[in-house]
Amino acid sequence: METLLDSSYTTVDEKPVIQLFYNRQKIKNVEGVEPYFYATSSNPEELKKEIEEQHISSILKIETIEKTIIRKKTPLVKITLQHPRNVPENRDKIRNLQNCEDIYEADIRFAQRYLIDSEILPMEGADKAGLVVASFDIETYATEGKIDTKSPILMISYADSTGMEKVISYKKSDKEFVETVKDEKEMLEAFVELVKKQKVDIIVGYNTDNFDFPYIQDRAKELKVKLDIGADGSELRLERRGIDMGARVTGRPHIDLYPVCRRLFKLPRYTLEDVYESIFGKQKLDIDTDKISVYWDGEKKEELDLLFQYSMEDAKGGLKIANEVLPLVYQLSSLIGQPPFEVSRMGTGTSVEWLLMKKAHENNVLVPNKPRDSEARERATHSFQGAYVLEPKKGIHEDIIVYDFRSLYPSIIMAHNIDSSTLNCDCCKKEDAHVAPTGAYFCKNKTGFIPEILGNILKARLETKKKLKEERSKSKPDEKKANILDARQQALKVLLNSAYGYLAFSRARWYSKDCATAVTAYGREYIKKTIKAAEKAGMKVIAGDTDSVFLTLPNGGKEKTINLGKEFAKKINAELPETMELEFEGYYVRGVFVTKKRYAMIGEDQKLTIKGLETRRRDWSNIAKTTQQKVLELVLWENNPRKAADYVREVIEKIKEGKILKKELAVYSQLTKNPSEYQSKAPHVEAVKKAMQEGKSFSSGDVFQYIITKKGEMISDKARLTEFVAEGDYDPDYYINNQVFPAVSRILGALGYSEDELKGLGKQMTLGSF
DNA sequence: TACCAGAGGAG
DNA sequence: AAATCCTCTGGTA
Repeated sequence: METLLDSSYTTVDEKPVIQLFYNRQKIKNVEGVEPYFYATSSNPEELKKEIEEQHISSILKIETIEKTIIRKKTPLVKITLQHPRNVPENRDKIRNLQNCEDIYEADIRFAQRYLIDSEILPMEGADKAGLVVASFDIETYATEGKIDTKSPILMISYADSTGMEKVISYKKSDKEFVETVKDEKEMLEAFVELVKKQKVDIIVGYNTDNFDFPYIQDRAKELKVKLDIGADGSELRLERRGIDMGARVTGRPHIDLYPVCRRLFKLPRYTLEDVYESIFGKQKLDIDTDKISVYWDGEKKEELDLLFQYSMEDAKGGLKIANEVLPLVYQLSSLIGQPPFEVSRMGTGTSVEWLLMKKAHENNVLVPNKPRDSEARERATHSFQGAYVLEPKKGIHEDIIVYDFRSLYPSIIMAHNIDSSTLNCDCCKKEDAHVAPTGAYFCKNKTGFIPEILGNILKARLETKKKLKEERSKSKPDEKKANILDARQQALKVLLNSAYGYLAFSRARWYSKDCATAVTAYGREYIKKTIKAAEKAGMKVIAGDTDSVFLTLPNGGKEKTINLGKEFAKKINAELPETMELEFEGYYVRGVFVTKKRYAMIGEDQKLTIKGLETRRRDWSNIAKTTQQKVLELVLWENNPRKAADYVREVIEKIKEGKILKKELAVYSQLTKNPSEYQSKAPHVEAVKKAMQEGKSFSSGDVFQYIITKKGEMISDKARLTEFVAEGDYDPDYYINNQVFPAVSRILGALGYSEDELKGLGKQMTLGSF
C-alpha cells in the first residue's frame, strides 16, 4: 500500500516539477503543473485586455472564469504563469493596473496548492503502508551548565518501528544497545547512514525542531558532515516558523512530537516525561540534565551506563508517544489535505483554514484573502461577548444531575445556517430567516459554506463512531482497525470544535464578527431558556456554564431526581432544532460549589470531579492541593467535615515541624514575558531574577518551580527557585496561611463554617464546633 | 480598602 | 498566530 508523505517542487528546464514523496522513499514527478492566481475587476474583460497589453513573457495564459464569491457566481480573471517564482512580481504588477480590484489566491504555496487541486490526500491508507517510524534523541555536553553548540554531542539514541534500538556514541559500554564509533564526526555519519539503511519513512523526536536538529546541524557544519537524510538526498533544512523553527527533511517527514502533544493534550507542563506519564500512567527514567556532563566526564562505569540507558529510554519513549499520537496526525492530514510535516505544526485556526481552502476548491468558491496586519490588529482590539455563566448556588448539594449541550457551537452553526454567505441574504425576508438574538439573520433557502462542511464532518463522525462501536462489540475486535477509527473520529471532532474559534480568529480568511457574535448569542439564549424551563419544572439550578447545566430536585432523592431529569431532557430536546441535543451527562451523589467555574462533585463510584479549585492548578503547592483533595473526599464521600478539620490540623502540625519536603512545597509558574519587561514585583519573577544573578538564563515562555523560603521580608523576597533551596528551608507561616488554609477554607467555608471557626483551624486551636 | 498586573483555569 | 469568562494572589498607594 502506498501513501503520500510529502510534496515539494523542483525546477527542470526553467519549469516547475511537482515531487510527490511516498513511503519507502518512492518519488513521483509531475510535470506540466502551472501556478496561477486570480484578479477581480468590475470589468474582467477590460482587465484581461489590460494585462495582455503588458506583454509579460512569464504569463502563459489569461482567461476570464467564474467563481462563487458570497454565493454569487462572479466573473474574474485567472492568470497562469510559467513558474512559482513569477508569482510575486506579477501579482504586484497586476494589482496596480487600473481595472484590477484585488488579487486572490496568490499566497498559497505551490506544492500545497497542488495537493488541493489534485485532490490527492496525504497519509490516506497510512495505516496499511507499513511505515517505518524512527525516533531519536541527542545528549550534549554543557560547559559550566551552558548549552552551546560549541560543545559536542555525546550520544545519539535511535529507536524505530522495526525494533531497531541503539545508542551511537564514542565511549564504550557493555550495554548491548551501545554502538561505539571513533568520534563525534563518525557518530553523526553513522546516524545519517542508519536513517538511510533503515529506510525510515517518518522521523520523530521531542522538541527536535528547536533543539536536537538545530544542534545537529551546527555540529555537522563544524565537523563537515553532510546531513543528506532527505528521501531525494537533500540536506536537512531549518525553516523559521513564526518564533519557532521547523526542521524539514524532504520526503521523510520529520514530526516534532512537542507541538503535537501541546495541541492534543491539556497538561500543566509538556516535558517528554510529563507527556509520557500522562499517557502511560507510569514514569519514564529521568536524570537531572546537569548530571549529563558530570557522568560523561566521570570515571564511573555505572554512571556512564545510566546516561546511555537514559538516552535509550528517551528515544524509546518518543517512539511510544508517536504510536499514540501519529494516527491522529495522519487522519488530520488526510482530512485537511496537507502533509504531516505541516499539519503537525499547525494551530487549530490554520487547520480549519486549510480544510476550508480545500472545500473552497471543491465548490468553486474563491478563497478570501488573509487580512493585512493592520486589519488583523483592528479586529483583535475589539473583543465581543461570549458565553453565559450562571452564578452558582454556593455550598453543598446532594443528588445532582448534569446536562451538556452536545457540541453546542457547531450545532448552532448548523441549526441556524450561520455563515458569511447566508448573513442578511437578499433571498429571504428577515422574518422568514433564522434571526439571531443579535438581530443578524441567516438564509433558510440554501445551506452556507461552513454549515455544509460542518454537516458533512458531523455525518462522517457519526458514521465513524458507529463503525467503531461495531468493531469493538465483535467477539474478536481488530484492535488496529478500532484505533484507526477512533483516531478518525477524534480528528473530525477536533475540526468540528474549532469552527467557532476560527470565525472569531482575527487572522482568519473567513473571519466574521457577525457570525461569531450570532453563535455566542444563540448559545446564551439556549442555556438561559434551559435554566428557565428547569426552574419552571420545579428543579433547582445550582450552576451553569456555557453549555452545561447542574440541577437538583429539592427533597427529590436520587430516583425521583433522575427520573424527572430524564423526562426534562426529553422535553427540551423535542423543542430543539434537529442538530442540537441536550445530553444527560451524569448523576452525582454530592457536590460543593464555591464560585463560578470552581466546584467539586463525587459520583456513585466515589470518583471526584474537581474543576477550577486549587487542586487543579499548577501554581499551588502539592501540600495545599493534596490537603484540599483529602478534605473534599472526607466532606463529599464521608460527609464528615469534622474528620476533615482533624486532617488539616495534622498537616499544619507537620508544616510547623519543618518536615515537609521540597517537592510538596514547590509552586509552578511560567514567564509570559522576558524578566526585564515586568512592571510589577511578583514572587515568581523575583525568584527568576535571583536565579539569573547566579548565572541561569530565562526568557518568556519558561516554566519553573519556586519555594517560599525563610529569608526575606516580603513573599517576593522569600521566593527562590526550587533548585537553589535546601530541604527544610521554607516559611511555615506562608505555607499554613497562604497555601493550605485558603485551599481548605474555600471548601469548609462553602459548607457554612464561619470565618472565626476557620481562623481557629489556621491557628490550630481545638475546634469544638467541627 | 481599592485597584492593578499577572497567572491559569473552564467550557 | 482559535475565542471569552472568571477567580485569585501579591504588591502598591
